[in-house]
Amino acid sequence: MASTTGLSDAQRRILETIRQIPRGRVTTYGRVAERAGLPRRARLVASTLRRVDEPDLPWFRVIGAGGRIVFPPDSPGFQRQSERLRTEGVIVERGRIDLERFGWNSSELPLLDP
DNA sequence: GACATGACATAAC
DNA sequence: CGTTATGCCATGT
Repeated sequence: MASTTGLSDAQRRILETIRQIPRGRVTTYGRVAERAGLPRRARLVASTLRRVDEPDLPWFRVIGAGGRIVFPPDSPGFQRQSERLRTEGVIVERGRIDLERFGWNSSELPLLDP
C-alpha cells in the first residue's frame, strides 16, 4: 500500500503517532517524537514528513514548538496548513495556535466550545 | 565518504 | 520580540 517502503522503524512509529492525533487538535514535532519513543528527535519527524506523501496522513496537525506553523508565512504550505486546520475548527491567527486550547495532551479532555 | 541542508527544540543572552 | 549555540540525524549533493 501507500509507500511506507524504505522507511525506518522509527519513521514508521512517527507516522503511526501522527495518525493518532485527533481531529481538531494539534501537537508539535517534539511531542510526536516523544510519543513515538524518540525523545529529542523532532528533526526526524520533520524530515519524515518531508519525505512521505500519504493523502490520509494528518500532517497539518503537526506544528512547531510554542504553537507556530513552521512554514514561511507566505508559502503555499502555510496556506494549506492554516486552511486544513480551520476546516476542523482550530483557530489559526498569524500562524499561531493556542496549544492550551487545541494541543493534544495525552489524557484527553473533550474539546471545549469557545 | 565528506559536506550541506532542513516541515525542529531548547537554552542562554 | 531577536540572535547564537548546540543537539539531533536523515537526505541530498
